[in-house]
Amino acid sequence: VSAVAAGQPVVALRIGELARRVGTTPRTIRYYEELGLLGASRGADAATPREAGRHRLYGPGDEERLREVMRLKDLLGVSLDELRTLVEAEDARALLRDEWHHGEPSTTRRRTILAELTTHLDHQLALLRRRRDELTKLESELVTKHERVRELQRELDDA
Amino acid sequence: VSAVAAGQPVVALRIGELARRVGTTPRTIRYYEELGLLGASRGADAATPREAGRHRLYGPGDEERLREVMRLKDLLGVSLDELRTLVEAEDARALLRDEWHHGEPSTTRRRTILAELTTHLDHQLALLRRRRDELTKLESELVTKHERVRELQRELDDA
DNA sequence: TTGCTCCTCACGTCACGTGAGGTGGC
DNA sequence: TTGCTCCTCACGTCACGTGAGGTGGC
Repeated sequence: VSAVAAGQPVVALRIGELARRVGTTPRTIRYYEELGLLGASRGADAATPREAGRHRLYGPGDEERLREVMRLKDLLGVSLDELRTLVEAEDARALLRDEWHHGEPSTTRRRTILAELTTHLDHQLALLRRRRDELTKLESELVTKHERVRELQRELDDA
Repeated sequence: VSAVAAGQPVVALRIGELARRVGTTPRTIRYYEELGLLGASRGADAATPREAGRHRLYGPGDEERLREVMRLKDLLGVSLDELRTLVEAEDARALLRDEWHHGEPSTTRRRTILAELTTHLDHQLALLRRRRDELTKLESELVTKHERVRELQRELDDA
């Protein structure tokens, strides 16, 4: 298994630079890693796991993963424990995608894979839509108030 | 000042019942009160502040306030300190409304009040819209994925 | 009076923030 | 070699959760 095959840190970021790019802190990244929310970080070799005490290195895939985790946490407002459930489902989805493309699944197996993907996506969408509806409702309340103020301003201008 | 004029606990809720109705816990309500996010709770008299150690009582206004605070915290994902800033602005807005309706503000003063209301509402709306846009973007990404899965399902059905 | 809920400490937990003291090198 | 960033403890903080022990009464 070469470093290229393992693939990750072709452009390698250190933890401070990664944190700056995604808008968080090294402490948070280390904490998420400790909880297993991100894959284990790589070491200097880039193909083998990091030895304790050595610098962590991150590739584009790690950055994308971290952004996704932070976005879900921020937008859905879930605990890190719930977040782990979500990203585990994401990982399962990625495995299914992999089997679809690189395996030779039977037609029956293909149907099963698609059904599972659909279930997962429906679940995520339901969570998102509920939140979006709540936000939209609050927003329309504010817009109504805003319009009332505008109306009063016009009345003053007319007098 | 009669209990009716002070107005609050006409239908008086105790903390457990209030918590159940709005979907939180007594501990959280006490904590918010301690931070000054809610007005000080009333006592048995309902017109005078609660004496230490006595039961808290809450009226419909308290319930509405608590719901609003929880909604802002949940949807905007802000800290309780930022939340305090937001609700203080809300309170200032309520005072301006009161002056508008029950005072005798001059036309110049009326214009100033409206301008301040507009500034506040614009600020809230900007926060909300950014969040809603992020949610909508994530949602459309999921919808795209969902459609791709549907497409693959149709291909399987046709074969 | 008996339960049930309430009260006030006060310690525990989650998700990090913030140094202390030391090592490493994209 | 000198800085700068990184490392690992480890304690602090925010926003509550969770008993302990006791009092109150929509």
